[in-house]
Amino acid sequence: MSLPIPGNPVRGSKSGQPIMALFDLLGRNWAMGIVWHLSKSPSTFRQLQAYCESVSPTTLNLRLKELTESHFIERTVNGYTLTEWGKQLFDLLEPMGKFAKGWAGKFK
Amino acid sequence: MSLPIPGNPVRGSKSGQPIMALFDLLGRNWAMGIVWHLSKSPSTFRQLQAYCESVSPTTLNLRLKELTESHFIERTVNGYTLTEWGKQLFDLLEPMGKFAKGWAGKFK
DNA sequence: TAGCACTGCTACAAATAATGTAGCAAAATA
DNA sequence: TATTTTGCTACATTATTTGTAGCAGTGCTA
Repeated sequence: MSLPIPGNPVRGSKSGQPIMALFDLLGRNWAMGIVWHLSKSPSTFRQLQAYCESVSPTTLNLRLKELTESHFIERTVNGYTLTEWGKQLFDLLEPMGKFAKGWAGKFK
Repeated sequence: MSLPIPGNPVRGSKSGQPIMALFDLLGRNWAMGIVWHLSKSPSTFRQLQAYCESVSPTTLNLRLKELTESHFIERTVNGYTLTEWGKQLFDLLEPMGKFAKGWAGKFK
C-alpha cells in the first residue's frame, strides 16, 4: 500500500484532495491509535507494540514509516514522538475522546 | 468483521475504551469519507458509490450498515443522512479539512 | 400495462492488507 | 564478555477490499 500523498491520486480520490489523503492515511489500521498514544509520551517500538495490543510488528513498522514520511511523527533518542504537525493533528483528534464517551452511552 | 461496540473488546483494545471503538469504526475503509460526504447532502447508495470512486458495493454496504448500527447515519426517503450523533461527529472531522490543506503544503 | 431505466443491493473470485509467530542483528546493560 | 532489550524482517495464515456481474423492486413513460 503506497503512501497517500495529497495532490496525488489516493485510495478513493483521483484528485488527491488533501482531506482524502489524510483520511486514507489515518484510516489505516492503528494509525490514529499510534498518534493518540504518542501524544501521551514518546514511545519505543516495543512500547507501542504493547499499547496496541494486537498489532503485528509488520503492520506497526509500516504505519510508523508512513506516519514518519507524512511528517506526523519522527524518531528521536527517546523513541518515536509527534512532530509539530503531529501535535496539531492530535489536537483535532483529542476532542473525539470526550465525544466517544458520550457516544458509548448509546450502547448501554 | 464485527461492529466495534464501545465497552466490548474491539480490534486492538480488550477494554473496549470508547475512543478505541470509535477509531476502529472510523478507521475502516471509507467510513470517514462517507460521513464527510453525507455532511454535504443526503445521498443515495449510488451517489455514495460515485463519490467514493473506488469503493466496492460490498464494502459500501457493509460500512453503511456499521454506521447505521453505530447511530451515526440513518436511511430516510432522501437517502442516507447523518443523525444528530453523525452531525456532531462531522463537527469534529470538519476542522481536518483545513488542517489537511496546510499539511498538503509539506509535499510540494 | 409492457417496456425501460434506475436503485439498492448480493455473489463471488481475485487482489490486497493485517495478524501471529519466529527469530535475528545491533545496542544497551550487567 | 554474557545477557537482555530493542527494532525490526520473514513468511505463512487469515481477514478485508476490490471488481465485476447481475438481480429484484420501484417508478416512469409510451
